[in-house]
Amino acid sequence: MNDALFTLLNSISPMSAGLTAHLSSVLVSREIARNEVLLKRGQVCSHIYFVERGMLHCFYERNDVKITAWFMQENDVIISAKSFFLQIPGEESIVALEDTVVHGISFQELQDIYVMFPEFNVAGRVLTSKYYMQSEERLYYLRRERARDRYLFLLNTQPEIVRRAPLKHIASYLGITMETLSRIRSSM
Amino acid sequence: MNDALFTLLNSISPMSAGLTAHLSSVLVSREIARNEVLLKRGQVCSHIYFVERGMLHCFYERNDVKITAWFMQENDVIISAKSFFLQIPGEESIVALEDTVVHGISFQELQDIYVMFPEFNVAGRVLTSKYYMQSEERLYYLRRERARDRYLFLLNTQPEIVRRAPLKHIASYLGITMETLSRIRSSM
DNA sequence: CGTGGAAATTGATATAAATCAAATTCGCTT
DNA sequence: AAGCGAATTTGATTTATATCAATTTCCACG
Repeated sequence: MNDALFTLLNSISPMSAGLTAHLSSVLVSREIARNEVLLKRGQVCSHIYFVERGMLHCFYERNDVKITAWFMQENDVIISAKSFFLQIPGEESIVALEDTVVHGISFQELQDIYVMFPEFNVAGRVLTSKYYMQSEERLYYLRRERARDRYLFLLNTQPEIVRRAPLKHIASYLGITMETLSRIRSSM
Repeated sequence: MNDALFTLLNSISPMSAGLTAHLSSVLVSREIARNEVLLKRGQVCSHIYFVERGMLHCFYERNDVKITAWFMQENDVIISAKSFFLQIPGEESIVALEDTVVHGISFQELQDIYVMFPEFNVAGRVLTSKYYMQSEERLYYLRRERARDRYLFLLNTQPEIVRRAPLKHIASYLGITMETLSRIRSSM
């Protein structure tokens, strides 16, 4: 039932039977209904989750406007980065955009695994670098491109997001207003 | 002479004598004069460097305009992320903005260290997460703030950059034109 | 030192996108 | 299936910032 997660982890660095068994024993599955909150602003992001099915977004607020920081879907590993790594309260909230199933472990359990199974640091390092690269890529086009080109880039690189997420969240993710995105769409 | 680097690494995860000795033996120091190129667009970022002294910036081009992706200075570990992690040619160049001294090792040497000294994966993981958080933070204010507020944020969080880097590079880093940044400055 | 080219400033104008304001469509819930 | 609130679209206007165009200032180098 956690096949996808174990497939992912084994593809990064094959896991010993002991590590596999231990990880299985501490993983907790959780169903999150559409619009349900997984992490609320002001809380510490205490868990790291693997998305089995569904989609979520992470956002923060300016004035009363929600700005989406990312969308994550099947096969993604999700955290509110700063809050999780530093175990401090964060500005970000995480909410499911569809009915979602995740498997998670706590920060402390993860640290324990890093100590008990040092080879697991490889997976931690590789997955962190994956999301780091994604983050840099987003910066790249936010600084560089016009609204229309940012949308086209998203359409090319992550068509799933465009298909599944509401327009207003896509707009804030691209750093533009929903009116502008609506006009971009109708002009295509 | 590599004190700062070893201090940093030991603060993340104390290093064994064997690891310390091995790392010392493979580290290569390099002086880079102001305006000298450390990595050129189209090349594979083959090395990871620790900055002992000086400052560099990483940039890419659109049309003929250079866009700064980051500034790095003393105590930073630098790579062109995607090019280094995937060992593929990248769009980014890295150039010294001051006379600079770095200590570096190759991608392959780093992989060897991860295998020979698994505990070094901890340092890799922690440093990657550090720069990942920085990248997310940059995204945060690029999406959310106006030109003036982005500049103020930079001034608050990384005053060294503002003091040491040329205005035109700071402007592109903030995703604005140098004329706009110049006007923001004169209005303060 | 003095000078030539790069960097920064300043001004005038253009424009992409934001904002404000309805109107319309969509999609739940009963 | 109807109705209601949320999401999206459309329109009019404003605004922040880009762009184009000269100066002026700053340094690096002879």
